[in-house]
Amino acid sequence: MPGTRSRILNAAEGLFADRGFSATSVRMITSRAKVNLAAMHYHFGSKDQLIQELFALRLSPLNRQRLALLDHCQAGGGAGDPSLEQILEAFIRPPVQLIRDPERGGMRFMQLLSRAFNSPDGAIREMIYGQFAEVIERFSGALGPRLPHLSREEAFWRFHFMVGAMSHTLHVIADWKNLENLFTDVPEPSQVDEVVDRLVSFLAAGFRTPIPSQEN
Amino acid sequence: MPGTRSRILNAAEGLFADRGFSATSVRMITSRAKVNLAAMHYHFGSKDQLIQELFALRLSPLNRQRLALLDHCQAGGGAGDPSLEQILEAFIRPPVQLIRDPERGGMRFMQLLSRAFNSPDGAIREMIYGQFAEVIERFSGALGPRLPHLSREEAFWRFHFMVGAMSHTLHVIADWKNLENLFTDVPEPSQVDEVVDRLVSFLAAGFRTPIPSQEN
DNA sequence: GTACGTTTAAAACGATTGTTTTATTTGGAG
DNA sequence: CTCCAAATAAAACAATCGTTTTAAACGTAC
Repeated sequence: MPGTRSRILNAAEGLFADRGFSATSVRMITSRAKVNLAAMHYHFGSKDQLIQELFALRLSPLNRQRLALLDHCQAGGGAGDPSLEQILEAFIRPPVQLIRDPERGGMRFMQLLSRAFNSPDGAIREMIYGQFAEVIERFSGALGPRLPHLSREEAFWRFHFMVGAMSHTLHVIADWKNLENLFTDVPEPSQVDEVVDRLVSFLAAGFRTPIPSQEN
Repeated sequence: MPGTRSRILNAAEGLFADRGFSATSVRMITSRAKVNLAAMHYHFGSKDQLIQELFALRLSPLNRQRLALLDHCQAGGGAGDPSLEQILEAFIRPPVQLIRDPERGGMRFMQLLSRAFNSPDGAIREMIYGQFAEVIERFSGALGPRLPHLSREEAFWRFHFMVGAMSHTLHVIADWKNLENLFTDVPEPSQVDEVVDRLVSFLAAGFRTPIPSQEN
């Protein structure tokens, strides 16, 4: 049986993913973790600090992997390197892999991350964005030279189109079971790696298309 | 001064958008609406029913407009009609217009809708999806003939890529003020109609690109 | 006028919240 | 053994929650 600390983190992750932050009480967490109520405040100080520690624990490996992939495909040094597809893949593949790896939180953490992004609590959102700041900086810097046909504004929006398509896709994969209750005609769960390829080619085509004519 | 009922709905919309559902108490709502606590249960029965009524009131005009636009561009009857771009625009323009129309909730309601989509409360999500079921049915039916080069699976995923890009973009527009605190280099707020054009051409290029080669 | 739907005021309901405290026990290191 | 961090048990804290109730005041239509 794992230590008290990690049992609390594990129970909290599952409950937060299922029910959200404010709807999950400390008593639910300690009860599922089979741990005394006071143990949570002993180890983490408060519910908020527990949430913070949980995300730092999960997000820093994810973003380290993204940056490592970007470093690797930038190391070639050729004039056309890295390709647009390589950059997109360095951004998209790590979270898709994370979804399949229960050791790093798997689908459960991805649901939780999706919740945190849309959390009403400004402090949570700020902390999440803070964890991604460096990645956003590096990747928009890397994308720039691959998009010489785009103005800064156009590149800004297309970057957000990409983030939206990716995060919603991750949400769909992680929430597949709930999806089946809501839609008809849902295909069998694909190999998630296939979805990376689909997403990369869809987005690359979008990035490459010329700027729409402004009719005003 | 508007009636008690609409004052409650209005106050609830703002508070739910700012702080989420579970973090907004009935007492906050009635206090902001300058209305007695009991008045809320008198008119709506419960907090949950208030939420339900709020969404039905806002979403049914939005989706009626989407379907009307789709009807209109399908009425031509030509062989190539409607174009992929026309379908995408019928889907994307109504919510973007809604964002600019305070009478229909404006940015506030769009924030609220974004929250509801990612709500931990399964009942809320189901109710929201229910409001969109007909629209999803009609639009994926209309998109099919425009995408003969795609398998059913590929079309399914690309549809979700579109939904993700659109909903995240709406979220960015509606949450612009918070965004400025979190990112550097945020451009001036564009005309939102420009964003529709940008999004439509980005997505149309994505939809038209051939299926990526499967290397397994 | 009476009647009725609306609204207010105020209090109370039981339940749950995050957090703190106090006392007690466990278990391994020096 | 002693010492100390880790953990438990149990109770209490003040606060807030959604909801209900009872009573009294409105306003308007008949």
